Amino acid sequence: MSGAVRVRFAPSPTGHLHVGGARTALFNWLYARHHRGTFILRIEDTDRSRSTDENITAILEALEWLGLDWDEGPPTPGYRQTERLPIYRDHAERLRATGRAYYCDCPPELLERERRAAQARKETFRYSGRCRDRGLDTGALRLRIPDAGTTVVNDLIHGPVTFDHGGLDDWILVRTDGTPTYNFCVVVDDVTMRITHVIRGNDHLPNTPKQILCYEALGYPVPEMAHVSMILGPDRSRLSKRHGATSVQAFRDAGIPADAMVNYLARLGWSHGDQEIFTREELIELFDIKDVASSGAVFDHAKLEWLSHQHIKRMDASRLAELVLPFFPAVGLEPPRDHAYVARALETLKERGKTFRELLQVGSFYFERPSGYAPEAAKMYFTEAGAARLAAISRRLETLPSVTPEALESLYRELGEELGLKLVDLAQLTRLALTGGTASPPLFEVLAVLGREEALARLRAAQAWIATTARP
RNA sequence: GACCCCGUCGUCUAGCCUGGCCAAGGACGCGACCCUUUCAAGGUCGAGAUCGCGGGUUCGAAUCCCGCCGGGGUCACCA
Repeated sequence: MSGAVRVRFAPSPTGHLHVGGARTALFNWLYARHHRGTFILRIEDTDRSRSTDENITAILEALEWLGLDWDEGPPTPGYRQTERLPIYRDHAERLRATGRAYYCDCPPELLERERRAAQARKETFRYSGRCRDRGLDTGALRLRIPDAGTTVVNDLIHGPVTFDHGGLDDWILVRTDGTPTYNFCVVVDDVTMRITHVIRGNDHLPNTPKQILCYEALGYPVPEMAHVSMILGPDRSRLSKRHGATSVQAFRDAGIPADAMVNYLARLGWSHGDQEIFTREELIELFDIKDVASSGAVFDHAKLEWLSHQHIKRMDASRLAELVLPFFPAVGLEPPRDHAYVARALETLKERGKTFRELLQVGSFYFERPSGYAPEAAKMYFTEAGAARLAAISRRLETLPSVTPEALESLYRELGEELGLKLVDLAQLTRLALTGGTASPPLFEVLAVLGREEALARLRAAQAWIATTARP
């Protein structure tokens, strides 16, 4: 198929996967999936000093967690720039042979002086071209750029962007030591991997005319270009660590569902009418790069958490239990063995926690007995009268035929009537005994989930606590 | 500094191409009320944008044109 879409995400492994990078990866992935094309992952590791295998692993893990699976890329060899050096060499040689590139041996000090001079004249630095026609056969290899004219980037998001050649210089393709530069590698890689659409960060837009000229020098067609805007911090500068957590991993560890993260990242800059909540399938179905906004977007934690909550609420309890399981140790709880129990507990917790972590924090009492009681509430409810009421509740609970929320509610309503008490008083009293606090999911559901035995044990423990602590 | 991008409620955005349906719609957040065994969730209502500013074109401009201002990004033998 000649029209098949081929896109790529090309992170440089100099750190963890940043949310901005994740969004770029997502847009590429969505575009590929929407068009039934190919999503390629390529590692730009030519900066050996800052690239590490640990970072590569972390990036791959983050992409896997987000569910952005790639059709081509690691661990298959050939998708790391350091493995592709001969390819760059061949292309460099072709450009040199055709005269589109030439060697330059200008010493760095000289260039530095010229750069400063240009700045003093308030101009963009542009290499003088001194070595253009010296016919050197060593040094740094530079691309010959036409003196006059313009190059226009036909961006899918920004529309046509015109650059004057006067502002472009004969940039370096290959360094004196023989290593290729990033801009050259990108072009050669995109060409040889037959990339049809380059979707990348806005920060690359100024490099694009140089690259287009390189494509042309090589005699290759220029792929479609789409420059996605940057993700901003609250101060509207590019989002960075100084704005707080920015690595995808941090959001995973905070207990944000991957689907919610994907939903949020997609909505940051892209929209489809008034819809806010999207499943992965809907995103694939509806996404189009043309609908991506051209302006920068501030990262909003509150909205991410809201979306996280929305996704959690819609999640099947059993699936939710699976995803929550790894978070037990993180909140200091023993991971339970009974999956069905966790699912039942979670079903009552869904509305009350925005992240997996919060779910467990809010519902920790399901997994451990209260280690104490909220002091203010204990003062109010854990009185001698309270103890008597707990005893009465216990007696009835012991003989309740089936511990269902409905049966429990009748039990409480009847008892309340007999004792001349409002439901809320008995409920709060019990809640305190069962959970140690005054806020929880609906009491009768909590009771039903905990089960008769566990509930009775906690009611007994509360009575004992009152006996030893409360004053007459 | 030069070049490039961007500029609608605090934030994400719809609308802009194909002027009038926009005295600008939705969402997050915020406030109030309702519901209610607590906490949430949910529902209803509300505050919140003279569409960066100034000119122009037009019967009519958020939408078209020009100028300006503000913010950001890029300017390496880094990626």
